[in-house]
Amino acid sequence: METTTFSALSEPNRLRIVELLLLGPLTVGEIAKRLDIRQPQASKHLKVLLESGLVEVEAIANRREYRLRPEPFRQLTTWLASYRDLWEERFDNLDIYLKRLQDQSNDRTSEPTPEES
Amino acid sequence: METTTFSALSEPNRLRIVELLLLGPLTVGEIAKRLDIRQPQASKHLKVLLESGLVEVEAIANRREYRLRPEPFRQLTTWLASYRDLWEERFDNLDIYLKRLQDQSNDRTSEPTPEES
DNA sequence: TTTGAATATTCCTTTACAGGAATATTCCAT
DNA sequence: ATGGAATATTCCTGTAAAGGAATATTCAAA
Repeated sequence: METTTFSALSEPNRLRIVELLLLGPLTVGEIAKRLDIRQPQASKHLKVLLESGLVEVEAIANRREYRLRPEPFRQLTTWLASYRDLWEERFDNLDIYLKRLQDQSNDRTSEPTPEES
Repeated sequence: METTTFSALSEPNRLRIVELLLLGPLTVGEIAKRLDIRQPQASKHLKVLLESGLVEVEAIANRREYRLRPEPFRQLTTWLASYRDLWEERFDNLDIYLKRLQDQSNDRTSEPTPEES
C-alpha cells in the first residue's frame, strides 16, 4: 500500500475536498467557496490530491474541473480487505483461545491469587 | 472520518508496523528488529499509533505487546463504502454519457484537426 | 538491593508542509 | 490587442514531525 494516499487524506481540508467531490466534479472556485478557504490554498491542496492520483482535472476554458479517480479507492479497498477478519472481530480459534488464557493470567496477577480448583 | 487515522498511516514505518501486526501481536523489540529501525523510533511510532487508536498495548513484565484494534478499520471500511459506486466505476448513466462525450472532444483537440492552421 | 533487559522519554537538529499575501498565467469576450 | 475572471505559482513564516543520541524508567531475577 502506498503511503501517499494516506498522506494526501491526512490533511483535513483535503479530506473535505474528497468528500465534496464524491457528490460530483467541482471547479476550484466552487471548492474554495464551499470549504471557506482561499483560492490559492484550494489550488495547492488540489495539486497534492492530483499528484497522489486521488483526483484528475479537466480544463474547461479558464476553469479546471476536478473529479475523483476510482483507482486509489480500489487500492484502499483491497488493502482494507486484508484486515477484514480483524475488524469483523473474527479471529481464528487459536487466537481467541490464547487471548482468553492471557486474560485469565492478567486477572490472576492483579488479584490475591486464590488457587484455582 | 477522522484524519488522525490517515495521519497515523501516512508514515511509511508506521504503515509497516500495522502490516506487521496484522500477523499477530508483537513486542517493541521484535518490531524494531523486523523493521530494522532503532528501538526509540519504534516506541515513538507506536505511541502515535496508540494515540490514534490503531493499536493497543498489554504490559507483560517489562515488555509491551502491541496489537491492532478493530475499530479504526471498521470506520475506514464504513467510510470507504460511500465511495463504492466510484471505485466500482458504477456511475449513473448520465455521468457515463457525459464522460464519453468529453473523451471524444479530448481526442479531437489532441489530433491534427484538418480545419485548423 | 543490585543488575541487566526492555521500553519510554527528552533534547537536538533538520526537513516538510500549511497558510497568508502577492504575483504570474491562461482564457474568453469585447 | 485588452481587460477581467479563474486558476496556478512563488515567497515568506511558523510549526509539526522524524531520526539520532543520550538518558530515564520499569521489571524480574539473583
